[in-house]
Amino acid sequence: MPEGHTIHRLARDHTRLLAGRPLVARSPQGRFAASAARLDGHVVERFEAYGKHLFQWWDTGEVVHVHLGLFGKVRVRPADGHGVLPEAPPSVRLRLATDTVAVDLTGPTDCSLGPPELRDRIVARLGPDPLRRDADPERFDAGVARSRAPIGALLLDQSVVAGVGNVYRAEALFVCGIHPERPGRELVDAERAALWATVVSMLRQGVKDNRIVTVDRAELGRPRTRVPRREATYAYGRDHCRRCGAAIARWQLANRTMYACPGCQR
DNA sequence: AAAAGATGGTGAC
DNA sequence: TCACCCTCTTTTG
Repeated sequence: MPEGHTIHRLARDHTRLLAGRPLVARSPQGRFAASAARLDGHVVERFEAYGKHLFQWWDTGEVVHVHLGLFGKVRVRPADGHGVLPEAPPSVRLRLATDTVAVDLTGPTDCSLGPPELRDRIVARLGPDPLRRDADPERFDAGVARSRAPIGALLLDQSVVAGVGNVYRAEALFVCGIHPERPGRELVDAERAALWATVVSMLRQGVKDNRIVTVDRAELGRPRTRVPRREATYAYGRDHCRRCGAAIARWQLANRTMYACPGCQR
């Protein structure tokens, strides 16, 4: 689930479901229990997404930082017909609840409470987030143009661009026709510009769909039918290129599995 | 039943 | 570069 689009979608959904009213805060799993007790009964004034990081601005003046990592998930559990919320499974690190809905967080890499400076320290390490209005594409441009690291590694580097993960890196490079092993500094201006524009539009689409679909709408069979995961990408997770049918190459790049089409990406 | 893997990241060397 | 953390699902035997 979690690349940047997931986090922005969570911020939006949580604002609607939870913001501005007193919340019940619990940590059945236990690791956030002391903090949850402090926050119980308080109000989240604002949910903020930055790259893959989610921040809750509480009325206590403190901030909760949530990072889903690879395994983290958020589940929304509405109350039943009698207004009773389902019991939280024991693995739930943090439950925030109103009278009508519970939002359960499991498996996050990080869930911690701290001062606003905590948020600033984290954001200071991040490159521009294509989903934020305040994103500066020139920072991305500079980060890529200066580096001899492969572009496939740079797209995963959160200090170069914040919010792109393994699926979007493969798909953005595919759409732009760029081979993942090319050093960043060898890309030409037009290629860097195309990459930025591509991640912006892919991530935006991801927020809308609440899932990753990188294949052009026009190439999807019937737009209303649900696209199976395997058909939602050009190269990622596939055996054969969705566009030309060639065997997809798959190897480790920056500790993750890279997928690329040898024909479509020179 | 066990193992492998997954859309992520850190810290130690 | 590697070990490791977090949880759950899918694949393998």
